[in-house]
Amino acid sequence: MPRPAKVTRDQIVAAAIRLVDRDGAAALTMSRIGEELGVAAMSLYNHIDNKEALLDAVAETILSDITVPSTASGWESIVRESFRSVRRVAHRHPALFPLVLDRVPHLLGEARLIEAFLEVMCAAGFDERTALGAFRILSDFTIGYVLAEARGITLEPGQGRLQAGSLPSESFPRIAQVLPQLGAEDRDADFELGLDLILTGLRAWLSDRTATRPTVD
Amino acid sequence: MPRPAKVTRDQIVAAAIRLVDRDGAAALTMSRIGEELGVAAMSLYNHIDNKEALLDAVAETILSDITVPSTASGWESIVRESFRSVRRVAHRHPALFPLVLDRVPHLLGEARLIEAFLEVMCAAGFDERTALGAFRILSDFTIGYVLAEARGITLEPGQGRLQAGSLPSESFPRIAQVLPQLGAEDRDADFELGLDLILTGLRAWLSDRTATRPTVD
DNA sequence: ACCTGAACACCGTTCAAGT
DNA sequence: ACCTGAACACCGTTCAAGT
Repeated sequence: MPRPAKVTRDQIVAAAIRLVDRDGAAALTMSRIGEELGVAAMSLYNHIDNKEALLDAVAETILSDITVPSTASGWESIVRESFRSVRRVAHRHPALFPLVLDRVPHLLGEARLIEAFLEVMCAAGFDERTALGAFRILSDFTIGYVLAEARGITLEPGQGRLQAGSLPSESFPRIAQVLPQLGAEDRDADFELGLDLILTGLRAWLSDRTATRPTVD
Repeated sequence: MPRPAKVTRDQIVAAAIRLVDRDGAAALTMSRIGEELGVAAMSLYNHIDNKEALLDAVAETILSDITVPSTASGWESIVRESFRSVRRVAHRHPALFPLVLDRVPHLLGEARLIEAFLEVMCAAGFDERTALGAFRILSDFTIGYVLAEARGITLEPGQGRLQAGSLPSESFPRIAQVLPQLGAEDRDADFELGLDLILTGLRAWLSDRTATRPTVD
């Protein structure tokens, strides 16, 4: 005789995200999720295979929050906005994002993002191989940057993660000189600067190639 | 009455590294380390505070393998070689590197690397603030890249991490087109291209500034 | 069809007892 | 000064028994 389900798969995924956002990555436990939903831990296995599969589902959900703007305003701003979107999503789920990244390589959502990126870049005149290289560089830069932010940066306004006493300014004169200058805006500025450097390089690559081999066919 | 120690702190750190290199990150367990050294798990607590402290020690050891070349050949090749060294170390310990990264922000070794980088860049004519921005961009790019390699890249020569069947080429035409072109060398090439793009941008920044404000004092 | 108590093999860590 | 058996509070997961 069938029985009405007390929880659904979607509720489990949502509870997992809520839990990590609220209590940190260490709180992501089958029992804690159950507690969150008024159900015993073992009940979750009626709806998901195991914890790994749950993390995949969580990761797909987070990935789907990344937005690629509609193809209006040229490849550079589409690309720039896309990676800003990655960073925005990471900021929304700082504790969760590192867990998501572990799952990304085998997710379908990632393939969708790559396909969309290649589409934009090829339309702009890049060949597939170069476009993929550009994707790796831009996304790995973004991921590294965002991960550093999520983890807590070494040198930050104030004093950063290194304990105040542990950095004798006579052994670290340059660091002692930058530290007081740092403001919170600098994290945004450095990310944008990184995107700029890479995009400028790609722009140069493109104008070189369209100069030597002017738009055939 | 004193008793000769069966293990030392250094042996514990070495065993931990060996273990992860051989059996993967999941094998890093107090009991497995004890087993490796012929000692019960609890004995380790006579030499280290807890597992977190052990991971810090492991991370410091790995960090110290990163080499910054002697100041011979100009800032660009010093910088390039330094980040190549990071990647080399990561390749030597693929399973361990993600764990190390979690610890990096509060390690003294990281501060030493930053200080050395700032030194090189300031000698080349950068101000401290810009030099720190450059460090963030270069190191976060490198870390993101190397992490993607350690985790397994989505699109790789062969088929990559996505299961063969799961990528219908009619929904992913661009990906279907690049995949067969990819060779193993492309991972090196894309990393070097990323360094090139960033370094080219920094070079441009430097020549702009020395042009407008020619080497005073 | 879904829930759960009991059980299993594993964690990290503490502490008292040993040498 | 160092090692360890027993114990504790936690993991993820399975399975048989319940509705």
